[in-house]
Amino acid sequence: MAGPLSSGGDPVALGREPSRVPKYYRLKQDLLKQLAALDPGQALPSERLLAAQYGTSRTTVRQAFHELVVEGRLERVHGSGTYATPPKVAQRLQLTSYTEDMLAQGLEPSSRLLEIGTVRADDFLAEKLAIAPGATVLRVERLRMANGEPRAIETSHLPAARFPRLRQHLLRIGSLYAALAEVYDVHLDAAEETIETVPARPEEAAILESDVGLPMLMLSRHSFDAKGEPVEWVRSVYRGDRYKFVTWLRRPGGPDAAGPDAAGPDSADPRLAGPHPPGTARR
Amino acid sequence: MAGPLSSGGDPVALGREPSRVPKYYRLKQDLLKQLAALDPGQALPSERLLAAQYGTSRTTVRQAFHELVVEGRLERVHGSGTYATPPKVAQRLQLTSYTEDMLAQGLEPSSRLLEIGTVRADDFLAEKLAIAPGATVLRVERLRMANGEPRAIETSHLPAARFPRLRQHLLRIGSLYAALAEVYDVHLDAAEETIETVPARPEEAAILESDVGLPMLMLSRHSFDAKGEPVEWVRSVYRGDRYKFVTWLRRPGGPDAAGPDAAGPDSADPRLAGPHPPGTARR
DNA sequence: TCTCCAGATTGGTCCATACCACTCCCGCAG
DNA sequence: CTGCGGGAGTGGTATGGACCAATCTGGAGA
Repeated sequence: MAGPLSSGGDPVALGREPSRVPKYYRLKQDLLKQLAALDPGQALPSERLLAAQYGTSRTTVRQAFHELVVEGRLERVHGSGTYATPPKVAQRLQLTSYTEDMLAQGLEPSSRLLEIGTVRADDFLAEKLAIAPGATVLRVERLRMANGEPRAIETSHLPAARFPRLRQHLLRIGSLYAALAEVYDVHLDAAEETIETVPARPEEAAILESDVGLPMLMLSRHSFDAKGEPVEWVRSVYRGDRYKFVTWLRRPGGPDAAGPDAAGPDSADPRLAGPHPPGTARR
Repeated sequence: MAGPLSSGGDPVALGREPSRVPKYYRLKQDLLKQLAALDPGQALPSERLLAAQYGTSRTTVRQAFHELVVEGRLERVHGSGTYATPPKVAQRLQLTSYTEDMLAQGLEPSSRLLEIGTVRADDFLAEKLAIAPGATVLRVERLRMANGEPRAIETSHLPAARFPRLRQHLLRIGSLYAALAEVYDVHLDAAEETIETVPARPEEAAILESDVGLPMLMLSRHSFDAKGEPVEWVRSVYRGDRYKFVTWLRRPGGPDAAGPDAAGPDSADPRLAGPHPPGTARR
């Protein structure tokens, strides 16, 4: 087939204007168009080949690729090639256990315990957990998966003094929230969540099968029980090129809940995992 | 050592191990330590000087700088230099008008109308606004500012047929939500918000005084009125290196609202607005 | 004293090259 | 048929150089 990207031959022009738009950006736009015709998993030409085709350097191609990776449109596999990717997956923000959460979305949840142990509270953790600096904190680091795919690295911190032997109970029960409820009769009531972008650290990149420096979505959760006492502080890292967060807002003085799943005016929206971001109007 | 960063002289070693950690990453860690001693606004040595000091290439220094910029620790100014930056600012997610929102945080809100006009609905917008593809949509693009600093680019889309002459009313009243309430008696009741990272487009970068390709936080809001009918679809872009989002979650079956401002167990958290607005943080 | 321009300095883009690490696949040996 | 090696190809890191564009500075000129 005269595939748009596989055609060898003459160098492709990128528009002659000595425009203020960098060459790598024009290349990116060009690739974006051709990418629309590819199915997820299909490979693009190699960096070297594209550089030759467009009469540019590999550096420039790599810069264009980089942005497309950040956008979640491309995936680069060391030693193998560069591939089109499926659209981002929506992750709901709700105060439930990971297991419930995934099941509610029809996914098969699983976890892998990466590390569990105690650390001493620094000033930040001490303030978040309402304990003294230097006090013992239980630290649980888990890899969260859905349908076998790594989804996030979740690191929970809880005050050790308040939850004696939590480590054992957690290992026995499996679910942290279940352990808190069953053993200590502590139920999470509210949480403050913070969302920001951070570049992937080397360990995170390795575990999440991403690359160092790529933008991640970091979600920090500060949870409280019914009495308003802090229970945990959690740091979760999601691949920014694969996931997006979704939450419901209600009018401040609103009549009542209308929870996330309840009567969402658009509840059966297939777009939660839907097509790529719409520009705004035309495409 | 004397001046951590300004000391000229011998090349600095970055640890000899032929470790698997890239050189630019070790350089970044090194810079991060020294950065801790700098106040926001203070300059770092030039790329060329650092390259010489560390016995590396400018490319490597730039790669380390890039990640620090993504992390919000550095700011690069073309022709001038590279500077330490203040911490990220928290932006609350709540279903109120921008003006109310900023005032509640003790900031002085302002807006600049970038563009206003109509477009035809593509499939995506048609579905979001529950209109036919091709129908007319009012598109309002505004630059949101706080204390004179650009904060976000907000692009709202509303069905033109449902809100006749909204353009004029908006220009007269100023606030979109106020216009909806006063003129059409439409009050936003709930919204679904989606948060993801996207690389900055050239126009966005220029307006937000950032750089092309840097990770932005994109917030899409799909708003509904009390009857559950869609009212608007909004796309907002924030600088990912400057802002983070904060929201409250309640237990699904929870007793009741306990709105964000209400009984926040930790309401006086100074981190919410970062150290910047000194005396402004009270309400 | 003030204004303006020219040069020095800084970051932004782009190139050509080199080598490494990883993957894939083909062919050979068992 | 299976297992394994090795080569070819791919992306990842790093170098050094060149030129452009924005900024800053200091001196000449008004």
